[in-house]
Amino acid sequence: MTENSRPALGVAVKRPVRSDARRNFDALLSAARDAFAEHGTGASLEEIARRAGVGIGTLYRNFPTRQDLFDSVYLGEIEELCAAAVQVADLPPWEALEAWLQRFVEYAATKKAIYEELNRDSEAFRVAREAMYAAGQPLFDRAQDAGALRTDALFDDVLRMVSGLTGAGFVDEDQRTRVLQLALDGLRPR
Amino acid sequence: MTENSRPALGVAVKRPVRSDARRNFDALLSAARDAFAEHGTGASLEEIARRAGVGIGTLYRNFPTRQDLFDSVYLGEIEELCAAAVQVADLPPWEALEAWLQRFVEYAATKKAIYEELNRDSEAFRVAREAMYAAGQPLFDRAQDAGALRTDALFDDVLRMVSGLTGAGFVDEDQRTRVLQLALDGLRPR
DNA sequence: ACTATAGCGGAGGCTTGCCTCCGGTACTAG
DNA sequence: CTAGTACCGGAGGCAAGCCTCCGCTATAGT
Repeated sequence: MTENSRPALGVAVKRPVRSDARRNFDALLSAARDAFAEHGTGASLEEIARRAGVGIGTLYRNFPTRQDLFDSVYLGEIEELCAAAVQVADLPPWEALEAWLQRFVEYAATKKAIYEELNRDSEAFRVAREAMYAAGQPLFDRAQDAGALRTDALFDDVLRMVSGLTGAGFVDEDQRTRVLQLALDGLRPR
Repeated sequence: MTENSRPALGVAVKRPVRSDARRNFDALLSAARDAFAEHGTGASLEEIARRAGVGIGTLYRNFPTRQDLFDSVYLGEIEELCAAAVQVADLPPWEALEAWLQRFVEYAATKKAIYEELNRDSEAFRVAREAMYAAGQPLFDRAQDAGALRTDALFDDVLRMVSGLTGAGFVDEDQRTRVLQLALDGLRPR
C-alpha cells in the first residue's frame, strides 16, 4: 500500500491538488489494484468505485478510460519492480537475477492482468516494458556473462515464462515456489 | 475437428438422435471450442450460438448451463489427450513424456480456460482430471524410474507448469516452444 | 468568514449478455 | 404420404456494466 510515491515514469496521470480529490484518487488506485488482481483486466469499474467509497463519476473524472486506470496501477507496480532491481544488485550474479524474479512474482498484484495483456501495445505499456527491461536486463546479462545462465535464453523468454507461471493456478504457495524453482533450474547451464 | 468420437468419460451429455439435432449439437460444440479458446470461460453464449448458426434456444436445450457446455468441450479434449498418451508409449521414457506434454500444449483449445479453472471442483472436472492423471502419470513415473527426471518434482507440478506456460502470451510459436523447452529442461536431473 | 469554483456522486439512457417460453417447422416412423 | 412429435429459433423480460451529465458540496484562497 505504498501510496505516496507516484509518477516518475512520465506517462502517469497526475495526482490532484485538492485534498479531498487526492484522497479519492488514492482510494481508487488502491481499490483498482485489488480488483484487477482479483478479476483481471475486466474488473467492473462500478465495483471499483464502490470499493473505493466514491461515486462512479469521480472514477471517470480521474481516469477517463479503463485503460488509464489500469495503466496507473500497472505503472506503480513497474516502478516498484525497478526499485527492486537496484536492491538486489549486490548479490552474486545468479542469485541477484533469481531474487529479482522472485520479487516479480510477489509484487504482481496485476499478475493476472499482466499475463493477459503482455502483448498489448499502448503508449503506457511500451514505456513500462522499456523501464522493466532496462531494470532487469543488466541482471540477466550479468548472470549470463558469469556463466550462470544458458546462452540460448533471452530475457524476454524468461519474463514471459515467469509471468506465465505467476498467473497460473496452484494448489498453494508452496507449489508455486516449487514449480518456479523447477523452471528457473532450466535456465542454468548443464 | 474430430467430431464423431463422443463420450467415454461417462459424465458427458449425450448426443441427440434426430439428424438435425445432431448437426446442431456438433456445430455448437465446435463453435464453443473456438469461443472458449479465444475468450476463456466467459465467452458469450449468444455469440457461440450465432457462430454455430443456431438459435440461442437450441444452445440452452442441449446445454442447460454454461458449465454443461464447457464440460463437454473440455471432456472432448481430455479424451484426445488420453489417446495421445497411448500413442507415445513406445518412445523412450523421457521422449515419451516430452512428446505427451507437447501434445498437451497443442491440443488445448481450452488452454486459456483450463488455466483459469484448474482448481475448480465440479463433478466433470474431477472425472476429467482423474482420467488425465491416469493417462499421464505412468509416463511420468517411467521417466522418473529411468532417471530421466528429477525426483523432487510431482506430476501435478509439471502439469500446472505446462498449462501456465501454455496459456501465457508469447510473441510467436517459436518463443512458446523455446520457453517450454527451457522449463522442461529444468525437470531433468543435473 | 466568505465566495468562487474544483470536485462530487448518482440518476438514467444505452448496450450486452443471460435465460425462458412458445408458436411454428421439419424429421422420422409407419 | 402423412401424422405425430421432437426440435427449432428468436422475441422479450431481466440484470449488470458502461458512461454522461448536471445540480449540489466542500475546499482553499483572500
